Amino acid sequence: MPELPEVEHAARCLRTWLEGRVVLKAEAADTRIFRGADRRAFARRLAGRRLERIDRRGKNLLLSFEGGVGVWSHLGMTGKWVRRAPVATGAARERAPSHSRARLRLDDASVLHYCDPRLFGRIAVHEGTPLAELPEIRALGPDPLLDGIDAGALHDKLSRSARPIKVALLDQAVLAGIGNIHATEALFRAGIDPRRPGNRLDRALVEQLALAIRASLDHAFVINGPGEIAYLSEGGHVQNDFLIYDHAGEPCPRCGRTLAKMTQAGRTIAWCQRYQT
DNA sequence: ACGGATGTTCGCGC
DNA sequence: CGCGCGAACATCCG
Repeated sequence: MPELPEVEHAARCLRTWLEGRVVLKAEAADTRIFRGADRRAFARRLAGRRLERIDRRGKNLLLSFEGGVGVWSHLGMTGKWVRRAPVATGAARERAPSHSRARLRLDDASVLHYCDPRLFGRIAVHEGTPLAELPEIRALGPDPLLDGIDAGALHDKLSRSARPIKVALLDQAVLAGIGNIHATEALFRAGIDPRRPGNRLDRALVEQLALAIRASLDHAFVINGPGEIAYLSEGGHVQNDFLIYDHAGEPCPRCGRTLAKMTQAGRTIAWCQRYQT
């Protein structure tokens, strides 16, 4: 599920659910979502703690609890946080959502489940160090929503490597939060051939690309109105409202030519061989 | 039934 | 050292 807009949506949901709440109990199944001692730390260090704040950097969720305990959550490919509302007294106990890998029982009797069928996500627990200062967070490039996209800075960064622009856009150190969908969409919107070396985009074209990235991300938020993302709805249905992502073989929305498909860095991309140059 | 999927990391070869 | 490639992870969906 998760690129920047979905993770932003998850952050907003978690803020609503966890605002002012205290964790009564934290539980975690033994999966590779947790590495090293993180599973035990998750279960042991969170009980009794009140949420302080939730931040998002790129695709990373940062949950800060009082007492300097932080939970870092990355959704991988199929991770999501799901809330189970309190069950009425006497009512049948609600079934846990499928693939629940970790749970936070809160003081309003709700339960937040971290669900992740493919186990590509990660959860880690940190004490003492503010999450934003972790090396993996510091290594992230600017976040398009939090920091905006500075075309000059992006041009500088892209000029340092000849790798294809599509590959550069997937690098979280270039921009934090762009994934395969929005890289595909933004390159189409900007009319750029995904194979073009990043260091051969001139400043004006990078400006165009920056606007295209922003437009592509904004579109995901606009689908269902402000703050709502259709394909993240509770029912879990995916609304494919993308211009060309997953539309290879269909006509280009701009010129009608059949959209091509290729693989770069192990990821597939749809693109228009006439319109993107 | 088979192929591919929104992400990241690691090992290998050049 | 840098880069590119493929595999790996585990499950679901069309």
